[in-house]
Amino acid sequence: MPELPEVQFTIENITPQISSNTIVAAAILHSKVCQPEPAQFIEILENRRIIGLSRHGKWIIFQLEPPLTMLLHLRMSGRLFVQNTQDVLPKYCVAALHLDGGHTLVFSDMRKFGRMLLLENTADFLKKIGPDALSPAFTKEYFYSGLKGTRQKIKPLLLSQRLVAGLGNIYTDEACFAAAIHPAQNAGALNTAEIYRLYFEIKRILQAAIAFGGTSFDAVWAGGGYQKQLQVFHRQGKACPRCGSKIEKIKLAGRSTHFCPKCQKIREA
DNA sequence: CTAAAATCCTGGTGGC
DNA sequence: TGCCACCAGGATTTTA
Repeated sequence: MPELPEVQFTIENITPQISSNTIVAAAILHSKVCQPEPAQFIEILENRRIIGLSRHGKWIIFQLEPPLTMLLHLRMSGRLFVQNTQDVLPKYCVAALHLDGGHTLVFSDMRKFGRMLLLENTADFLKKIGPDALSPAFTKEYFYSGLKGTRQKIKPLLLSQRLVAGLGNIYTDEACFAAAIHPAQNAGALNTAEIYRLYFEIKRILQAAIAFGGTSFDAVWAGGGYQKQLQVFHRQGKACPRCGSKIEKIKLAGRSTHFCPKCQKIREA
C-alpha cells in the first residue's frame, strides 16, 4: 500500500518521462476511477500539457496547462508507470494517458480503489487534510498543538490524515516504535518529549524510506528495499531490535498494528 | 462532537 | 487437491 515514500518515489520515477509532454488521448478502463465521469474527464484532459508533478500526503498533484489541476490517489494497490504507447496495456490497467512523443502513462490498480479527480478548487479540497508530513508547514509546534486536547489514540489519529498527511499503516507503526510510544496511547496524554520524539521519528523514517525507494511487499509494490529496515511491521513473533521481546500484532481501529510490548507501554495522563 | 463500523475490491491464504 | 470463507487495507460514508 503506497504511503508517502512510495508516492514520492513514483513521482520521481515518472516525472522525467512525462513532464512537458501533452496528453493527446486518454482511455478509462474502469469508469469509477475518475471524476467527473469518463467521457467528460477525457474531453477535459485532451490537449493539456503536463507542467509538473507534486505531492500532498499521498495525493499526486498534476499541474496542467491550460491551468488545471488533476489529483490522483493510488490508495491500496494503485501503481503509475510509463510505457511505450505501442505496447499492450497491462492486465490491471484502469486508465491510460497517451502522450505526444510516444509514451503512455499507465494507472494500474488491481483492487480498483485508486482515484483521479478534476476539481474546481483543489486547494480547498487539500485543506480538508493536514499538511504534508515533509512540508515546512508540518512543524513540531503545529504537531504539539494538534495533539494536545485530543482524546483519540495516537495511531488512528496519525492514520486519519486530519492532523498530518502521508502516513499509512506501515510508517505509523514504525514511527510509534521508534518514538517508544504505544499505538493505542491517548494522544492528548503524550508529554512534550514524547511529542517531539514522535515528530522527529516521523520525518526521519519517511525520509529514510524515500532514500530506500519505499517498502516492497506482496506483488503490489515492487519498489524499494525499505522492508529490510522495518523494525516492527509484519514482524510479529520476532525479536524486538531494541530489547529482544517478541513483537506483538493486535487490531486497532480495524487495522493490524505491530509493536513491542516492552518498549511501547500505555501511560495514563 | 467523537468513534466505530460498513463500504469498496480482488488476490492470497488458512481451514477442512 | 479443491472449495470457500475470510483477510488485507486508505479513505469515505454511514451508523451509533
